[in-house]
Amino acid sequence: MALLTLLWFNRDLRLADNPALDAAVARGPVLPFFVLDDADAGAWAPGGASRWWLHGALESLDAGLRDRGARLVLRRGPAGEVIDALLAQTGADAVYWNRRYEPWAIARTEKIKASLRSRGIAARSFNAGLLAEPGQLVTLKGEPYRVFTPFWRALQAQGGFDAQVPAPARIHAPALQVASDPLSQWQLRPGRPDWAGGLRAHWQPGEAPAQARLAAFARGAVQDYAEQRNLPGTAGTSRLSPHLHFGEIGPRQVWRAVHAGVQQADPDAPLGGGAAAYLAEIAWREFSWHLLFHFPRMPQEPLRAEFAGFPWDEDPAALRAWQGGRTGYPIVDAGLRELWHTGWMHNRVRMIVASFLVKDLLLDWRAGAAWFWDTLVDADLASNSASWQWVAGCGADAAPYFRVFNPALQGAKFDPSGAYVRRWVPELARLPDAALHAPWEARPVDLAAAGIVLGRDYPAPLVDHARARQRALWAFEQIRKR
DNA sequence: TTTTGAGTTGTTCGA
DNA sequence: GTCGAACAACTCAAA
Repeated sequence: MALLTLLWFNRDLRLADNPALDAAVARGPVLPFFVLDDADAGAWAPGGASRWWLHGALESLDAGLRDRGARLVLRRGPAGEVIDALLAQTGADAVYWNRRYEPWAIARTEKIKASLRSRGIAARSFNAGLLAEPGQLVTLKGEPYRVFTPFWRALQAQGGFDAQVPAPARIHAPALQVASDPLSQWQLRPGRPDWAGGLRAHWQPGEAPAQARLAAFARGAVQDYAEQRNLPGTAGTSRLSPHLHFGEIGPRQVWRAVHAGVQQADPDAPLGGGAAAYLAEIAWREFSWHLLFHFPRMPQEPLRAEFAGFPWDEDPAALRAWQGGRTGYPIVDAGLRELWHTGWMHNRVRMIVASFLVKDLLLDWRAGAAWFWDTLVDADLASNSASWQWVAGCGADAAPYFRVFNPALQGAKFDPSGAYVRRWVPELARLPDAALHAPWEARPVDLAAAGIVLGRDYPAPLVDHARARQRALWAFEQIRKR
């Protein structure tokens, strides 16, 4: 019997730097497949924006496979059942895949692996998605790191992230007709109403666009990343997050490109401030996965137990105002509207809107995380959960409780020209810079000249920040006293 | 075992 | 207007 390897595109939707694909191709004929596995993922099935991206990622992956003589088989259902059906239909004797690390995914693949091996099927998994896999980096006492900086030092000390396999030039496909769902049947993209216009205008899913974006960033903006990354009105960040989330590009490729890009002049020169700051962000992604692995309840429960009984407010109207970008705080509203329109939000603004939800509105961080989960094209279980907990003060290495972002101050500091707010909150566009980030303090003459009546054309502030800050400090102090 | 140094991203107040 | 201190201890990691 001819050897045939089923290649499960479990997450890393790319052809280059894909060790499972490389090993499968080296072995002989390969049948690549993808499983839409909502039942396996349960509450953490991808949200609306992620599904939109997934459609494009799969289209692009299939096109790349066809260029190399194969095609992507699409199946829906629990992954274990899909794999069993494919084995029965093809007589394959091996299943290869790259690992993923959501708690539900780990539990699932443990079962699948055991089941395959008990039947004499070769089951092999590989690391494609992380520089260092969870469990690889531990403290001298053998415990998981809970503080970022020591984790980052250990990660750098490990090194060796340059080794990558290239995309296979050709894939030997089996001479079999294997049924595949039509992608359109999965309805990953919205019908009516079509809310994805902004996503289409801002993003191009796929491996080639991801590579292009990385190459441009590593040659250019990364140099000034340390300063420019904080300005949401400029293009100072990499915007690689959705590509990384879907594995259209991997962190090892990012690592190598950033090192190569900044070392052209002098290969021995240390990394510049921009490159170092950027790779630290890549390391935060690693740290988040590391935390999720060791603390699998992280998406549902605060890491710091004393927060379990925190008296979060219940205020559906306030939550809706926040979601819709109608809080009356321009930088907050701009961020949430950018998110709704493009499926993405600038990182600096993510912190501002998160601080506003958790500290100004005293709403549960899980409500914010759920909204991000549904609306972000880069929604990532580890980063999303870890970052929301960090802002809320209940996570590992968390923000001190007294750190409460002042939206007007943050706006003036990081969007001084108002370019970001004017773009996403156009009803305020004609206000002078000095009044833009705090319209409730604007002179009546400026409001009149801009044609704005607060409460009619733009909301009055949902809460008074100074008072809300006092309330948050008091509430968080109660936790601390316990 | 004990000690020591350090810890992503901020704001406000008063001199 | 600028600048440093206060905010509050606590936990983590490593020597």
